[in-house]
Amino acid sequence: MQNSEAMALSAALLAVAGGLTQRINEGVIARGFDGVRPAHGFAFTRLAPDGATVTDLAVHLGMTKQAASQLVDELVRKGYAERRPHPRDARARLVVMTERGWACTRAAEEVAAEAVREWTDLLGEREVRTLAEQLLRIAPRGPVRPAW
Amino acid sequence: MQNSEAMALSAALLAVAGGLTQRINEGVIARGFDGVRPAHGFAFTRLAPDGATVTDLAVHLGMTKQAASQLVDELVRKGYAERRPHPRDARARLVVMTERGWACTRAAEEVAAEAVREWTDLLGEREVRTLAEQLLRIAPRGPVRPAW
DNA sequence: ACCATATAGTCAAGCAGCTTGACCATCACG
DNA sequence: CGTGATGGTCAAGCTGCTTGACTATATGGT
Repeated sequence: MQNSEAMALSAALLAVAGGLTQRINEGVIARGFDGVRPAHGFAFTRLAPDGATVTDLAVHLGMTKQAASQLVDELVRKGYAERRPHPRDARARLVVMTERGWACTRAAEEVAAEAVREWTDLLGEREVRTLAEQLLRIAPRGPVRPAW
Repeated sequence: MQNSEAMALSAALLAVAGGLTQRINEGVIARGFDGVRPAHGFAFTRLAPDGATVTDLAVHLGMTKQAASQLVDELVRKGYAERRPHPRDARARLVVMTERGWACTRAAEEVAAEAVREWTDLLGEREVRTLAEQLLRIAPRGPVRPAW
């Protein structure tokens, strides 16, 4: 395969990913969850289902724990999460989602499902399913810097 | 298709895209092009092959023209691009890539091709080709905010 | 030919989100 | 039980973006 084909694939991949990110973010905001950024969604995926510490979040999001702590401040201030004492470590705090946080993630799921449905219209359900399988197989393991 | 499947697909897509972005950036830096950011790569794709104005770049990158102008300042300072007078509009300036800029894009192509080759090892060439075709078909048209 | 408006670009100031550095409280282990 | 490691926060600074204001040139109606 030629370099130019690799670039076309890469460009398409990044365009689809960027468009999806943008669309989910806008859709969630349109459903009344204002002030959310894509990074919050990535945080939610780590917070669910059992909560996480600030350090966990920092690793997951590929940022310093100070930045993660500031992000949690923001989530708490906006009512999406809260800090609870950690059951087994008095130094740590367990960050958990509030009901509003859960509602926000459900909204994000709905918007994502809507986008995927359009892809199904274009490609067919079978193709979308294989697309998902292939992406899962080539997805890097471990914490990936979300980069948005 | 259920919402959870849509989220799995979305997460995989974003993980692959984030990993690819990170990898290309690191690979390009490792080849001696220091100080480049992913946004520069997106700028390069618009600059090639005939150059572009600052306003073109701003639309392409989904940012204000002031930000695009600052980005061009940076590219010029680092030797990747230069400003030339626009042939048909005395207000505008044509931003074109230098030889170093071209070398940098070739390096990015090599790194991307390397990543795609690994996907081919995992999925097979035929599957990667259909993956590319499917992504091209669902890629949003027009300027997409790169989001990194 | 002229003027009104639109467009290309820059300068300047401000801000959001991240970083680095320093620090305290608590844990884990010799 | 003390010593280094770990979880978290505070404070300051930086980078890349934004908004606002401005100049120079182009465009189009009269």
